[in-house]
Amino acid sequence: MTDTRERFLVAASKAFAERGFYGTSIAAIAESLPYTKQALLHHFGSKEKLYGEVLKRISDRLMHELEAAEARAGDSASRLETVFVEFYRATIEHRDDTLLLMRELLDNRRRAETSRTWYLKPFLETLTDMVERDPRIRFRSRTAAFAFVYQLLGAITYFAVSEPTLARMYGKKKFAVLQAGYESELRKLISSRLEPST
Amino acid sequence: MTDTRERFLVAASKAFAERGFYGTSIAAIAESLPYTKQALLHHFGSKEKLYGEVLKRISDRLMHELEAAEARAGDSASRLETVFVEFYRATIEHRDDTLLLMRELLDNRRRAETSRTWYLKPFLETLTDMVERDPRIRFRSRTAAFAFVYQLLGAITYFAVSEPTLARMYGKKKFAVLQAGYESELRKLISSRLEPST
DNA sequence: GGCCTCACTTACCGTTTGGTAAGGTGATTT
DNA sequence: AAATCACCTTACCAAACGGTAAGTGAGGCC
Repeated sequence: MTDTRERFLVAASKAFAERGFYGTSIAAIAESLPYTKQALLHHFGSKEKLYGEVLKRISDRLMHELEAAEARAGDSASRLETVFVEFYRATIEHRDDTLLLMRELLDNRRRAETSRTWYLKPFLETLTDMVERDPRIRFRSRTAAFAFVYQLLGAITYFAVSEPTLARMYGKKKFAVLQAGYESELRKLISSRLEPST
Repeated sequence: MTDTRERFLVAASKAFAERGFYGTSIAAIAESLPYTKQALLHHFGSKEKLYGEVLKRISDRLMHELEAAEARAGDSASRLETVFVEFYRATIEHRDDTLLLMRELLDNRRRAETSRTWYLKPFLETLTDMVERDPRIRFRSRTAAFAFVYQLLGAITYFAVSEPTLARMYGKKKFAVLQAGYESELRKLISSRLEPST
């Protein structure tokens, strides 16, 4: 059955997200399921390969969801707001994946000989295209539009990743309020940039 | 001499930033200097304590620079833009520290029994105060102002941390252009939110 | 029944890890 | 002159690491 493989991937995702690549031992992953470390090695060959598969799963989901969000947003006036807010929701919903991708961003200066980094590229390009096509503003260059995209991704991802810290810092209740309001604040950030006053 | 201690702290900062806590061995740190691992243990007692001191150094610098930036910004109209842009510059200049703090953000759900997280709190509060005091806009709540602060920190930090990835993805030249323009795009993001059109 | 493949286990291995114990050396104190 | 101290070394260790080797047992296939 590929069921076992699947369970390994889920467990590995969580473990890598929580403790990072080096902080996670394959034995620990296996023992979170009723298997031995060698069962894991049997399915994936090595720790690196397992990690690669975990990463691939995430980037596949990401692209899939972006396409879906783009389709859902249609041609409405607040198309961009919709897409980014949906991305925000997905980011919160799959917080573990977000953590892992952030870690990958930090680690890949070392471990990324390969093209693993590139999973983000089509994602970024698609979003930049959308920003450039928005009728409310004309960015002075594609680079500027790209910068805007990156600012939004940063605002989204950084916040999502800060959850445990902020929740501890301000208490769960206050954090819940903050998180509830963050979505609309995000919408405002986008629309006020796209409809400049001057 | 405390000179050796200092050298250890600098080397440890860099190593932890590049490879993370688990990815870095104290032996590797020591061997990047003409010392043995036990010299390091002599000065710091344990790996955890060394890590703690590294973190403390960074948060001290951060607070110090925020105070300085606040003083320099004075009461000018674009006070906020100035402070955040200065923070952005410091973030880029000390990219290693930024990487390390981001890692800490990811790790601390596990390792943060202590109050290590709190170094950020006065920093965030001070910035939120400044946002609330800006005459150009009246946020509907302190939470909303705080969200805005966090959006900007995210936009800044995430971009800074993405440097190696983006540089590889688009080439050094294109990235240099992007980075050069990012500062003014940041300024626009801030001012357009503070001077809303509707 | 013989055979092969798949999923998984036990046994083992070399290396690296953080940390301890003990000692040496040169400068400072008493 | 003896003792103390800070600073650093060599020697060592148990535990954990990723990975290899060699199986075991069940199911399908001819």
